[in-house]
Amino acid sequence: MKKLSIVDIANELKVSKTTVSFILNGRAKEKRIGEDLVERVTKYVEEVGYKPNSLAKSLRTGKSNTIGLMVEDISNPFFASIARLIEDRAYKNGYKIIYCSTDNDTQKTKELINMFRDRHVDGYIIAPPEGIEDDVEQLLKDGLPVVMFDRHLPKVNTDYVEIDNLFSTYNATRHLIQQGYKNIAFVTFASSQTQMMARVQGYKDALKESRFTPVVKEIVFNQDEEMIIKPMTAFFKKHKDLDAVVFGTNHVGTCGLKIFSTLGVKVPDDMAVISFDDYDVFKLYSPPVTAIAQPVDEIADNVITVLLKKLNTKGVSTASHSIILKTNLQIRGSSSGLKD
Amino acid sequence: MKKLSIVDIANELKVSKTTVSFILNGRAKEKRIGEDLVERVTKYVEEVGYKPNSLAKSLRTGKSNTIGLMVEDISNPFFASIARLIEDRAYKNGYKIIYCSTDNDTQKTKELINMFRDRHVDGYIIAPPEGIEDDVEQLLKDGLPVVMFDRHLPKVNTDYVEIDNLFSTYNATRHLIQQGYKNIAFVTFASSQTQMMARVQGYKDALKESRFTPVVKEIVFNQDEEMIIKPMTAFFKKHKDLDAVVFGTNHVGTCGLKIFSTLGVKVPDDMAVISFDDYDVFKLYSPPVTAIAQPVDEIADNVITVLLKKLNTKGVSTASHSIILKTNLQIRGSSSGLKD
DNA sequence: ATATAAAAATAAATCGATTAAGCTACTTTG
DNA sequence: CAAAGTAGCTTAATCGATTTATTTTTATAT
Repeated sequence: MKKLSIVDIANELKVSKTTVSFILNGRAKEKRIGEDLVERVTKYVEEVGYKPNSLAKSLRTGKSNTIGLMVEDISNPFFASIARLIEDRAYKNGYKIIYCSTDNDTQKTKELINMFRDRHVDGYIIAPPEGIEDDVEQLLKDGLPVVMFDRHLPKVNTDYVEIDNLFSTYNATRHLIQQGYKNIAFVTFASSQTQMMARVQGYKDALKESRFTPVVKEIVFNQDEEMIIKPMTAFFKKHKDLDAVVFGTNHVGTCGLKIFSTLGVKVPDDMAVISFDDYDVFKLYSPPVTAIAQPVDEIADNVITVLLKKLNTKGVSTASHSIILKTNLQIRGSSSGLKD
Repeated sequence: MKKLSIVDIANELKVSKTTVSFILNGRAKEKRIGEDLVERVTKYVEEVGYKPNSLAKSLRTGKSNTIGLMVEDISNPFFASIARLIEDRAYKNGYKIIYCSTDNDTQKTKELINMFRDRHVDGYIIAPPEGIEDDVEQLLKDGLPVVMFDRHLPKVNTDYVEIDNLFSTYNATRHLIQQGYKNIAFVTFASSQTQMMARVQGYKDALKESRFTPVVKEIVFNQDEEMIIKPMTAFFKKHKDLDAVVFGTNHVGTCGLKIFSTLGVKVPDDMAVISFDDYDVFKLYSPPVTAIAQPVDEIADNVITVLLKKLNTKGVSTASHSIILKTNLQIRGSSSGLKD
């Protein structure tokens, strides 16, 4: 018993496939097809469990009911959570997700965009690396909806959902200063993406306000964690005077904790720590680590809402919107209890 | 400038699209097409950056160059890592991944399988919930390659990649016993999937061997973590005599640590802990928590290798293979240094 | 009774590829 | 020199849907 096609249905019912197609696409009324026929076709289709071949459908209509999701790295808890939430809402709205990890690699991302185009995805959700401005511009020019998140491309006028990065680190750093810390470093991955620039700036602003000198260490990202640990270890060994550090991402923060553990640096007694992105590692550390929690649900929610809206108002180019969400500084004391 | 089709190429070069197609598919020699023409076409295609429409291609050939990946929950670090590794190797081999989270929900999984079929994915990678035996059977009957991992369906004869679950918990439990612990519980999510049954059994075997009585607590899974914490807290409050616990998954282990933190139970002084699945939370806990590390890379590697092999030997039904990998008990002492 | 409009259904083109089968012109061969 | 072979392309069918244009049937008005 091979797969049924619309022709099989039409033949079996002695009607034309056109009729079947109209009925199946809810255009029966519009095309004034007799109620009894509609009934008969609907029933039979239900009975034999016929499903239209979506490839053929996509080929003809140009719509694939698929959304392309490009994150930095799907194995990063932050992106994994967002992907999960987006996935759920996409499926509920009849869309499937094709995802991929860009690794912040411009060339790879360009190829992936081409791959997505090739597969005729209806919409794009991208946490963009730099250097893909032209490609995104082209997508927009071709009328394809694009929503960015976590960061955006300043030169490209498109919708994006972000958090208030600058205020987040500013606020976190001020928190440390108010607690009496005086030698506060900012450690993060080397990146000139918008979110990271803002995070560094927020830190610097806070220090400037109190007339401290900023100490920023940028680590070059590497798949191999050893290559992150090494330079960071060297940095901390060199700057013995530090009494606090703000980490720019969960990953770099986690590496930092590993290093402190190895070096026997006590957190927060020897070194106060605040990391961007909150997750179990920080919550369970003892004592738990203060973290800048991103509103993951809200981010995912906004991203998919904006995209779905664009998908449904095809052609009508609504002015692009940028949504900036607030983060939540999860202050965790030196008590061993979980505050969260 | 809209997208070029093969007809555009053919017209422009004044050849038939058949010729272009043959050349593009590397069948020029076979179809004895003149070298100069091949040259001319290749060059022009390169020049204008023509890419065949993959939907049309898939419709005609029946191949979509897509692999469907169904995990329990993409936001779980274990599955996220595996997904990431599989993704990488799939892309390298010209395959794209469509993924989804099953939530171990039978009905949802059935629908997702249908969705995948509908999209003509070439191969399936599934961490299967129970109850989808018939659906998988049908896939196999229709000649579609399926590889399972993390667990398998005993009634279905298909390839799968797993770890030695029984020995893993047996070994971990014995380790605790040898350390002198006498009241060891096993806490996990309620599940009758193969991997979980084996994990429980391994624990029981070890206890039986030493004539201890097993204490197994099965928590009903819930999206809302509160609903996991609550019954588990009740369990630990009730069993004050426990001095050690083996957790069946990373998620349940993490919840356990949160509870101990709340209750002020010191790990491992008041309660020794070993959890299945290793990740940063366990490594960074102080003192770090002993964990049963799954060979994530190997699992992903084997899964994709087996699947690619099946995809390349289409039709030739090779006997199905089961691959059982070894886990690694990461023993972490009470020293504060990272052993890992 | 006939022209006209409305209702109901269909034929055929199309989306963009692949591929079996066929055609033409030239070269071999007996 | 005619028959057979082969090199080099092309024609047309096909995959499975959607959709435009068209036809057939029935109802209504004149």
